[in-house]
Amino acid sequence: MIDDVTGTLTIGDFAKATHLSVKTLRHYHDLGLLVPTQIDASSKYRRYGVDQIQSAQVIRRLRDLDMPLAAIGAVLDARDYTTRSELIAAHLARLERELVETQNAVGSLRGLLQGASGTPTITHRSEPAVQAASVSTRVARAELGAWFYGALREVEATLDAQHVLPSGPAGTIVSDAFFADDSGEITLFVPTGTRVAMAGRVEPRLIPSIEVAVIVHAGSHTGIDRTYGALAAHVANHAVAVDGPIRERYLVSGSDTDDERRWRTEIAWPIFLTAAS
Amino acid sequence: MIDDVTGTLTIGDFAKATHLSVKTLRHYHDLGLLVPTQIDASSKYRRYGVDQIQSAQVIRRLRDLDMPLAAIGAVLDARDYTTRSELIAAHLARLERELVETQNAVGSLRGLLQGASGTPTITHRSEPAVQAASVSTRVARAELGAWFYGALREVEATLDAQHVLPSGPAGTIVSDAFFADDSGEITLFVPTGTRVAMAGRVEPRLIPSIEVAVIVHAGSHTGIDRTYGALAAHVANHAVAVDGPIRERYLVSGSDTDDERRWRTEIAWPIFLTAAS
DNA sequence: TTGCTCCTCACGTCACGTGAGGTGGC
DNA sequence: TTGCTCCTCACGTCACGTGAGGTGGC
Repeated sequence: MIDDVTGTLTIGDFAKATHLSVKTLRHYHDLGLLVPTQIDASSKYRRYGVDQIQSAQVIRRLRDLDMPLAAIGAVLDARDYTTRSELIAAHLARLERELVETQNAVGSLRGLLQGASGTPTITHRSEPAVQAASVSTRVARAELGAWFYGALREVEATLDAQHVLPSGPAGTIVSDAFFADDSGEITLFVPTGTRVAMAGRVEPRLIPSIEVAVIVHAGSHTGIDRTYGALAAHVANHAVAVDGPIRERYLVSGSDTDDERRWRTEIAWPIFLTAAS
Repeated sequence: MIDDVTGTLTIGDFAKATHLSVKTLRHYHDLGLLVPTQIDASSKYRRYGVDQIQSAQVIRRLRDLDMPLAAIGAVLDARDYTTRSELIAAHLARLERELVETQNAVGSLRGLLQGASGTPTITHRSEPAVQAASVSTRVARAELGAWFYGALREVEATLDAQHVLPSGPAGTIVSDAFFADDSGEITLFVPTGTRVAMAGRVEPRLIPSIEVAVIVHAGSHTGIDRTYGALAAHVANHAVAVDGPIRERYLVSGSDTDDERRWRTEIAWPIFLTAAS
């Protein structure tokens, strides 16, 4: 019942007013996200103020946009208008990125169902050792994109400052743990003729020689697992696999063009080179 | 390691080939979604066939599209091509509906943050009893839209068959339980001058008289909670609330126009009419 | 032989939903 | 007084992730 004197609502009426279920309201109370203005000492009955309807509506909107409750708490706690707007804008930007990925996934699914788009060429070769400027960290798959461009820019700035020119496209060395656990060490490197000096996260590193089976993936990284699959199948059937981390090399990437369809990524899987190959 | 004789991969290599984590692959095995072709009797080591890479990729794509694992299982188990395509198309249609709702939520959030769009007019009045054709069921909030149009079409078809004309716009009577639990009894009714005969789910029903505070909500139902909030606040401050279910009446709805901005929904909250009102 | 890879429990996470069993308010 | 509304646990759901503690394979 609505109490006409205090202007407060029972949890049931507040549920009607906000379209949040009673269970959900109790949950938000437990978390301290939306605390009723009044709680009866003996009966523990909750009473919500009319002025709390607005907060409840903001929570509902943000939940409709899949914002986590912790983030919503931050939005509500933010004193100033600017901080609030920034938090919400950041979330909307994230939603837009997810939308692009969803659209890519739909396209890629369509491709998968319509059958293979011709087996891409796989070659075997020996990679020589090379000096490089590198950044190496443990990275989770979810943060891979942000990490990659951050690290790449840092390496490029370091080379610039030391007046060193890259001697080839950037690449990464991806630990097995990254694939096994969706989180593991990744080394980003940019080949250089000479040995660079350390600066920030950037260190000089000799990328060791290795024998590999290589394939080139065309387009956005959303569909790159298909190319990995083709390479793995080839190695299982036509080569002697050996232990060692996968390498990628970014022949054409976001540094070169915003048109993802033009991207070219080389994937190298360690093998034991034989005469047959 | 990849076994060149049998063409099978260890779980670690299969993870590399498919970009699914080892934990995820074990989870899919537990559920029977993706069972390794071979399991060592003593060591329990899993071995995946090269031909399983494709299935894994389909699973990954569908998970990227947030399809539940049970639904993915149904897609994989479907023998014929047509059934598969239908299941996937149905999921894509659901994604599109969610996208529309997300866009609506963004717009509605923007409105909330920019402040109230003027308090809509709230009036008090007495509703007379009326004969109606009705459908009444327990409905969950998630299936409300589908249920509403299904029930409305059934009532309209019944009136058509009995040569009865509606005497006013359709409405619903929404139990308190629906708001409290996001699931409860809802009665859809179309007022008729005369008493109709029963047919299918449709039954005749006398909608009782009631005294209410009413407000009209303009636009899509995504933002209707804001209008509910305004009405609840008004009742708390300016009226004597009484127990009884909320009613909605669809003055302009999806039956009239596809342009959601033109929709008009009347919401009636039970009160005790006084001289002051 | 060493160090990695693999194994199986058991429990945690997130945002609630689902009862069970009991009490308060009109 | 009756029947609804409200209360608090405790556990379930979904799709995994996170250790712990132990074994197998090159």
